[in-house]
Amino acid sequence: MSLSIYNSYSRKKEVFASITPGHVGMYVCGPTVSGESHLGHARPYISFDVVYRFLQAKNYKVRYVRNITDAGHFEEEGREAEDKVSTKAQLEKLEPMELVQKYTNLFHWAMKEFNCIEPSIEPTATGHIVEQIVMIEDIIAKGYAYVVNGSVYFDVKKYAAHHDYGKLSGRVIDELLEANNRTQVSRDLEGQDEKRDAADFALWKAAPPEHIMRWKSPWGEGFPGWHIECSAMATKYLGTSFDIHGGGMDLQFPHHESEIAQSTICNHTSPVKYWMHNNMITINGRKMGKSYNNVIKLTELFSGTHPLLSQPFHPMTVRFFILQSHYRSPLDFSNDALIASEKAFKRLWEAYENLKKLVPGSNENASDKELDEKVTQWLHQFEEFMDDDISTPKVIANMFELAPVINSIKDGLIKIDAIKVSTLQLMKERFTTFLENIFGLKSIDGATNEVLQPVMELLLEIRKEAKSKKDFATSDKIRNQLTAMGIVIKDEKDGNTSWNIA
RNA sequence: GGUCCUGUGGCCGAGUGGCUAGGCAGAGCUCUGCAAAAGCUUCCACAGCGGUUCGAAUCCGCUCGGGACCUCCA
Repeated sequence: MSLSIYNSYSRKKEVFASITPGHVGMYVCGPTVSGESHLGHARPYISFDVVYRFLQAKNYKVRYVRNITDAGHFEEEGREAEDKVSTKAQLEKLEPMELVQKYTNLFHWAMKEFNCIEPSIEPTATGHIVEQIVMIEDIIAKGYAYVVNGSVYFDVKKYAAHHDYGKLSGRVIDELLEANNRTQVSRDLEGQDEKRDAADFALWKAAPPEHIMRWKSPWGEGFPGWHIECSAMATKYLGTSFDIHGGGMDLQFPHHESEIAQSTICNHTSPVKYWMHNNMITINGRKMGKSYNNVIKLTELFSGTHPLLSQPFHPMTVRFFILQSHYRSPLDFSNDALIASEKAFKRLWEAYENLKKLVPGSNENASDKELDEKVTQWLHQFEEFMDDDISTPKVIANMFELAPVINSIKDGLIKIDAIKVSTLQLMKERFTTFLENIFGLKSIDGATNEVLQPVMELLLEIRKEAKSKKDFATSDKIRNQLTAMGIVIKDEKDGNTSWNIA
């Protein structure tokens, strides 16, 4: 009954024990709001939403911090970063905060669509410039950073002499330092020649005149480096050492490695007890990412307006699709895979709806002991599987084992008293807890329309009358026309007819 | 080039050395006025070659293939 999670830092599954009993501090790297979120972004936020929900289900009080990266080098997609001294009127100029607002709103919208619970705190980088500057000053004071031309760099070589820089990402420090000597350094990153060593990373960057986001600092006008915000905000809200830090695998290096270095110098302690990293979503076997130019934006996914998509996909379908694989495995996207997930999810959800309507029998003794035991075992495994490094696909597999049992009871193929009353109750409770509360899934169809409901009842009543008079022309007309409108009706075994919006 | 991960049936995906993953698709059957749905049954696997073992998809080695990171990146 105890949770084990795979710790990227030790590369082992470890039994989870929170630093403060009963409480968990969790930090997850949030989005950079300089562009629209795509399918790849959905994975960490859904995966860690499930972790968050599961920890809460295990009665932990969780403080979940997920940042918004809204500082840095900004330009609008398809539009060059504009010169601040351009002659354009104020309102025509690119206003960074306007962009940030737009994409933050879009991100929040997507998270809501995915039914992700909002984090406890969602700090922004721009709102914590002061904290970052203070932290950088501290690192300088401790001798692990140096200032060059208004920029500040972290001294990796000095740090690595006494700490294991590279451990998290499995990097060999000597090679990183040697990268210095590589001739094919084609990175024309500004300031590269200012560094003492190529492995050093920026804590603060001096802003060139055309840079539109800039703040005053002890070193001149500039903006924070790429890694300091997470260290500063995590420390502020979760303390110098906290339980879980999550994010995509692609952030392990250099981002998380650098976070460890910064925080370790400032706080004299390693910041994170358990590092959790989700794997990538691939498309045709390749990571979905801006640089590969193969992204499917969430807006395109939900609306079906991408060349690779044959139809729109409901956010719950996408969420289910992601939960069907383990968070540490790569997940290959395709239109067909999503269609399969959609069908699977609909079938599972319908079984769940059927389950909720089952009326318990009166027998406390199971007439089919073997079945009762199997059902009980499948149900108990829900938690066991989740305890084993959040194995959502295994839980889902068990749910699919149970679906035929539920449907058979509903259709009378299995008698209700084949299983104990208590087993049925457990089944209802477990399904609601895991499907709704922990997996965060909800119904996909919008058949709860209050106006439509009585209209449908009327239509189905007319059809029923026609059928009873063997007037199949009328009954089929109703069914076919409704199907054409996207409403599917099914004649149930008990003589009733159910319907839903496809 | 360096570090690491990975290769499961038509597709997607679990797999802790021995016992059914699961889903989608396919085939057959049951139910049904006909459908749909549901239920039952069924076909199709472990990249290749060696090795360890009583026994390997699972451990080791090699070969081939794929990917991630080394640069902003979930």
